[in-house]
Amino acid sequence: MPRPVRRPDTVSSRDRLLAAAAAEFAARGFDGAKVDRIAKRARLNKAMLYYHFASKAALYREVLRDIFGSVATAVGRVHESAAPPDEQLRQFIEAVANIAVDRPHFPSMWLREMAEGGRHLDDSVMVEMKRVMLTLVEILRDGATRGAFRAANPFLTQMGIVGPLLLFRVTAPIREKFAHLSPFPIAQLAHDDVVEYVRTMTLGALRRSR
Amino acid sequence: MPRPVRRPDTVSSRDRLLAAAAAEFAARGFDGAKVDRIAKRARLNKAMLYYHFASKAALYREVLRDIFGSVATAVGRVHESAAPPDEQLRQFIEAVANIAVDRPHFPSMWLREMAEGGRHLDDSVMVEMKRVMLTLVEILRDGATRGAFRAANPFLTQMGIVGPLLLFRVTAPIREKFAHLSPFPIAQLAHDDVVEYVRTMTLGALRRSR
DNA sequence: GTCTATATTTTGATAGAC
DNA sequence: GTCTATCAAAATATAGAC
Repeated sequence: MPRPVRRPDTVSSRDRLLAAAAAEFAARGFDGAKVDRIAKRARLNKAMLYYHFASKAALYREVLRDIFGSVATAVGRVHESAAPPDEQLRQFIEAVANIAVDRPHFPSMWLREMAEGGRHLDDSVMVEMKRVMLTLVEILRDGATRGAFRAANPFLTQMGIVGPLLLFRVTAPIREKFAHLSPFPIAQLAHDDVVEYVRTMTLGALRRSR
Repeated sequence: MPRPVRRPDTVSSRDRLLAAAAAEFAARGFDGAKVDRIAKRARLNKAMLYYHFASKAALYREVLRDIFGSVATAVGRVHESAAPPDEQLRQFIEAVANIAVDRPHFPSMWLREMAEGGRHLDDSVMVEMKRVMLTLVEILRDGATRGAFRAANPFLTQMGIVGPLLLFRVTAPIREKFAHLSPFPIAQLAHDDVVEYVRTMTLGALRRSR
């Protein structure tokens, strides 16, 4: 039973708050985000925010769980296919890259949360992160079993994938600053270039014979 | 003329503030950091902080410039050697990895600053970032000229190197949480493993024949 | 569900003595 | 250079009417 499609101005106030919060938290971080600004972005006021959510922290966790849930679901689908391991790994990388486009607040929020040492990660969010890691663990295990990959630490592989992908999304304004810097010899970067590069790096690092 | 070595309690109050600020900003970010807490960590009070620095923002920029300056100097030394390009790239990666150990607040601050879109990056900090990028640009250019590397976007290469390295340092507490998670099949990660992995990935991605 | 006050706390910054 | 005391401005959260 599909959820009814709504016009933007009929989106529930709760959903508007969630969307506004994601934008604000991504742009400013937890402490930098202000509840007044979130409410304003949602065309509401503080009181409504506290009507729907217990606190700023609770709202933040809700946003995190939502975003990580999407990631977990997207990469989870990859492992359901019967494709060979190296193809599944390609799709895993693409899934992460695509989510970063579909949910533009995800890269910043994830990077910030890492820098915070996971201070706001409660159990419900950890469950989603665990789903992502387990998918990768299984892809790597299948690959190693079938002789396609050498044994590799999944965290290392994960950091090698998400590190560059997230940094790419998030550094756009900084790369702009460089572009304006007198003659700085660096071409533009496109989404596909980055995905291709991460693929090459990751599969290269997992190659058996070297 | 070397700077005299001082006992910890004779370090100037200004230096104590800088050190305390780095720790606080790394742990909490710009907005999460509190000037009272910085002063306390430095065994001083707010008034002294404002005696030495014009504002919280000015102090933050000072810390950033200091840290990025160290990075720029460290990687700059790499390109002064007459080593072949692939060896220089190895050393570039090691230099970044070592700085992340020597200056433990650097990974978190850099990642946060990226997530902020470089909102606090003034010219003096950009100069240091530019020095780092230019070093990499030259190593890659030499490598391409001599036929050791294929042509590559330096930003992409940079993100492929610093992404995993910074994430590794910063995710230690989160990886701990996973370790405690019932039976999660992931071995410990050591500094050298990560450096080795990043080396393999990066050199693999730049290999000419494939 | 939605809003306008308002209470309360925190926090960046300063005055002014020593 | 160092401190205590204090100001003034946010900012989180709530009361209570509609």
